[in-house]
Amino acid sequence: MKENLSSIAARLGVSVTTVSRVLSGNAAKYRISEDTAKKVQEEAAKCNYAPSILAQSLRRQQTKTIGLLTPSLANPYFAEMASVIISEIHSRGYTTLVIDTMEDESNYKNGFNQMISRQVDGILAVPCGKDSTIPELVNQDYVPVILVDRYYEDSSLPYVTTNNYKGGYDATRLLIEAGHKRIACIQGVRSSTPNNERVRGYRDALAEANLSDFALIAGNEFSIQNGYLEMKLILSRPVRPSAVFALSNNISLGVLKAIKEASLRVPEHISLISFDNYSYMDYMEPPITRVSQPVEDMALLATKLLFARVEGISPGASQLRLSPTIIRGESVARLSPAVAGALRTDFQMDRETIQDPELQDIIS
Amino acid sequence: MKENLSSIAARLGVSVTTVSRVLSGNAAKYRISEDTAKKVQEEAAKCNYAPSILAQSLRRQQTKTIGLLTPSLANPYFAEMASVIISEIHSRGYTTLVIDTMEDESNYKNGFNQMISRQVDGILAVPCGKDSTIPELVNQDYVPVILVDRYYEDSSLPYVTTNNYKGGYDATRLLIEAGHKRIACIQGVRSSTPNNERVRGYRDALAEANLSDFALIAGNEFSIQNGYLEMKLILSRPVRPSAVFALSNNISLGVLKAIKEASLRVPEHISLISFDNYSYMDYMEPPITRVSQPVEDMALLATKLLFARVEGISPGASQLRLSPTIIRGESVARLSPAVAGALRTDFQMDRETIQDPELQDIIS
DNA sequence: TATATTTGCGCAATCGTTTGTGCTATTTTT
DNA sequence: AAAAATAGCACAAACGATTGCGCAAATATA
Repeated sequence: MKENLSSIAARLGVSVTTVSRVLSGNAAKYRISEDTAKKVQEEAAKCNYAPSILAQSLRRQQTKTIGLLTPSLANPYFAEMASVIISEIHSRGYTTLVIDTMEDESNYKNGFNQMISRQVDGILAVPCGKDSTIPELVNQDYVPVILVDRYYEDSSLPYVTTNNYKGGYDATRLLIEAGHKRIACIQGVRSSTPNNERVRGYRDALAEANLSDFALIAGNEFSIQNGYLEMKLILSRPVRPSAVFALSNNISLGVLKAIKEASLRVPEHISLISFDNYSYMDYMEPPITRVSQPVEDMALLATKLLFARVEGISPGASQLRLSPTIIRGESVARLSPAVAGALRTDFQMDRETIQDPELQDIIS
Repeated sequence: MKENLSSIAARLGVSVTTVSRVLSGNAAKYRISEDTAKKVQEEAAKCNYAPSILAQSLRRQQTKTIGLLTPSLANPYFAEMASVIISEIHSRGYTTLVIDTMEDESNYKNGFNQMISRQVDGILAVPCGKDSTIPELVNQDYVPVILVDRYYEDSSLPYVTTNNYKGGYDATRLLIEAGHKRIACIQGVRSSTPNNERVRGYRDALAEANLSDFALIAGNEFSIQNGYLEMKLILSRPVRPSAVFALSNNISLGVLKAIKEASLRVPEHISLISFDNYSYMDYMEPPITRVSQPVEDMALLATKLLFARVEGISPGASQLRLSPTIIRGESVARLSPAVAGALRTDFQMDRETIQDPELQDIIS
């Protein structure tokens, strides 16, 4: 059924070596006669021969396979990223081994071992958790690793990410310039660098505008539920923020659900700006104003960096941040200065609202 | 750097065979003494040994790898499907090789060859195009193939799909029962079975209600653009339908865009029902009424069927259709009988509007 | 014609496992 | 104490490719 070099060789009365040399394009190099070469090629074509990549890989110590560790394909952000990465890898003649870590750190760590066992030639990974030892070990001792989207603070592993600080800062500025003074922020996983950078941008923008007294940072997951629950809590406060900065697409969905359940409307009663872009956001009511990450560019660049190392033209470690852009929807209300001023006085939100010990130092 | 059986064997002064037998759990079967076994295990653990799956695969003729051919990970419908499939495969100790065919038939066909070259143990595929020869050949001569979502009319290849006929029928019924009499349908790829089944359901529902005279079927792609352009055309007609049945999530987005650009509103001016479910649809204005396909169940079942064959407990070919459910949003207006009647008289859309020759016989 | 060179190809080792078979040393049986 | 049984392990072939080296025949050189 499955042809191999020796079946062809036997039929032609030549050696396996000869067949191999012809079919791998080394006929000239090894002085195989044109006659023989032609014979072999024709036979191979006729019987529809395809080499066993397994055997090739074992021999060449090179699998032509890249490993992709993604936190959740069900999230359109990562799905889009994966889509671009997979196509890009494919266009270079490699295939992709995908593991969905489901945002679980032990899945993530095991993922690396599995990739090593399968001897991928390189790994693209979106980290889960803050422990960089395994990826670093893999990168040093085995194959190149490039991080995408998230990265480790204290590590020299190369990564490609959005300039999340800028995203956080710009989004908050946009709200401030629209006259908002009580701006809440609902964040995602606190061990993730993008999250923390966004929060930092948020805080700096507030500080710059002397609005730090009203900083309110809640939440701990990039999920719909987290957005929903935290927004419920926020809405039950005596004094509400006039705007919310949701640090991911899913968080925004949860926020919207909570707002809707409270019979409030965006942006009339409360403004919303979200991180992450997704085509559906244009069709929502209202269309969501959002910080769009350059997903495609990130994916392309990460793949490029990886192949540079896989194929040996190794540049030093690169840690790249690409600028996000803001897509303006209609979810941010422009407050008249009068209203904004008025609102400000009755707002007494204070530091105690931040209960996470880990966050205290970020906020402090 | 990378440990292997012989490096361990050398260090311990035993044979590669012995190490292999211990580490693959066959110590007892081959009467390796407990002492030796323990020694080997400890050494393996200490040096962090992981077997080369490549070598194992070559020897065992089994790669513990499943191939997944998906048309577009950028589409949330397929992304969700892939997510479930990949997790399920992972939970069985296999990994997944993913190829995004980008809705291109030649990518799709090449995909099979690549999968064969890499000797996957089985293939899950969402077909592109109507030519079933390659998948059938692969299924017969190489490894089990299970189709998901789409399938081939004339083939006995096993598949798992939605009962698309029922989906098309139910959606149309819902519109009819809401009083609509001029119902347009914007379809996707005409070579795809789900599409044609949906259209058949639509037509049968219309026929049953004596509304076939108003059948209007347009479009040819499961894309936003197709939905947009076709809806533009429909809106430029002298007599507009009162409701549109969009045969996919992306088509609906295009339809909404066209409607918005015409300064019309859903459902006040025109009703919409869509195929495919996606969480964002609940947050749109209005929330979209839609036919939800049991994506997760389909993915689970397809994986289950595949493994039954991969692991030898081969049941005969199964061709399964799972029932869709309707999720009610607020995008369908209930027309009062008077209005519905009134509208009917001024509607003169006829058969000539259907220009695709291929479709003539479906429609006829 | 004898020697040197080139042409054309095959041998055999190798990548890292798995596994049927067989060999020796120990233990059990009679 | 001799024969039989068993325990404990190693040899070597195989999976399907790649590649350094070498050998014989054909051709070129002297």
